[in-house]
Amino acid sequence: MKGDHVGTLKQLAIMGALNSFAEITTRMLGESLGISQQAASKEILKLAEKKLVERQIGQKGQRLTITKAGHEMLKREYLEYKLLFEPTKNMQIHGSVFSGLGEGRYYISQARYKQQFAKKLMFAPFEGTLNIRVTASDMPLFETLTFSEGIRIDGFVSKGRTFGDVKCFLAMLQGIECSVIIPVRTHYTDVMEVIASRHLRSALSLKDGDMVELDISLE
Amino acid sequence: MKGDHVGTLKQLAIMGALNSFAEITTRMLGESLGISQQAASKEILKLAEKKLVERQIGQKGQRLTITKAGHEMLKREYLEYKLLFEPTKNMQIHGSVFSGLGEGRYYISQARYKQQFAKKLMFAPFEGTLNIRVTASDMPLFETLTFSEGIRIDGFVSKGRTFGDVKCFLAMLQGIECSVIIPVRTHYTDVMEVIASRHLRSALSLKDGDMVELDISLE
DNA sequence: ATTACTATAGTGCGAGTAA
DNA sequence: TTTACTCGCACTATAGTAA
Repeated sequence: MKGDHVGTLKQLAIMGALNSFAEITTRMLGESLGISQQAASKEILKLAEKKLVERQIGQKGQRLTITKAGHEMLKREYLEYKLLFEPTKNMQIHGSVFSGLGEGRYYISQARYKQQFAKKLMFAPFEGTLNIRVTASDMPLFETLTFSEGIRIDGFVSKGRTFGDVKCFLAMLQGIECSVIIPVRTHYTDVMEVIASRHLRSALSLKDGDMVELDISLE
Repeated sequence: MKGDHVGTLKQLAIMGALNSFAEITTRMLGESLGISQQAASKEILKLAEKKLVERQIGQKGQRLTITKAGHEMLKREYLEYKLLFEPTKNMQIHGSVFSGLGEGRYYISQARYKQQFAKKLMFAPFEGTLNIRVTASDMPLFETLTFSEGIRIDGFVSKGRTFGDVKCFLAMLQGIECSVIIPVRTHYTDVMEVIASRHLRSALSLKDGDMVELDISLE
């Protein structure tokens, strides 16, 4: 409400500024939004200031494109609507196994996390995570997890280091009960981290590059 | 831009007012939107005045639900986003054949329409339309046609009667080239009208109640 | 044509507060 | 606790206009 702007940004996207530069005059934009040319001009200036759009100004007009930040804002908006109108209880996400750097193991081996996993997930996880790189076509689905509640695991501070809140989604991987872990304050990623009571990689004889399907429950 | 309100409406939907009454205080709403309790109160009053939400006021709080008009506004918003982020070239829509009242035939037999059909669709339509009632599960897909460009057929006035702009989408029905016709200023409907160079009903031996799949191109 | 400045009119927000 | 009023201030839109 405070600063709307998302409506303007959406209109610019509709006018073709989502994936490339589009020639959009302040008059056109104003008409589309039902505001004056002057107000549209200011809207664009504000969006540019917030680095949501990038401008190329010519003699007779300007070319606009939506930045990565702007794209993410619109995507976020879209996913919120999607969750409203197309709620799902389960989703299947595909991806390929790969080897991480072991940060996952470090995180989940923290006592404060482990206690909560055991209590809230009904299984004590093996100390290690299975990294899955989500298939591009399943990214929209994966991203909706960002807006779903999940099972909340509280963060904490230990030895001066902050461990943030994370959320879990119960899932099944080739018949084994497991859980997807997602930081609450997440950045864009195509990496899905999975924990289970067993070492998934050896239990399922998985090796790097293997494709897997995860059946995720949103409760 | 003029009156935002869609952002507030979306928030109310997220808070559970989409499909039933939800207990939402002005304070809660204000916090969610990052505005004051007072401003939230005014937002709700405005939405109620515009008949986008319905209120039930109690002693200590209120119950809110989003009206049909509000629901449609949000749906519209959602479909616009969907078109941005999940563009499609083709869609399959299912439905059942039924007999209309012959209004379709009356409309498309107008000379001014016929001329344009012949020129822009590359086939001169048979004077009659095949009515298809879209399956409920395909309605979301069908509704996105509302926001797609299509092939524009200009409206006109004839004998004091107004024939509005319509748009066409090329399609295939059981191997026969045809076209879906949609009025540009459309109201909510689950009826799809199809024209072709032949009488589809007899060419395909269709009778009322038959299920058909239409493959529609959005260019 | 454009974009965008200035000045003015209008709208909206929030603090205080009543019911 | 609620909702929602008034009022003052700030922000925002538009008209006019410059570049």
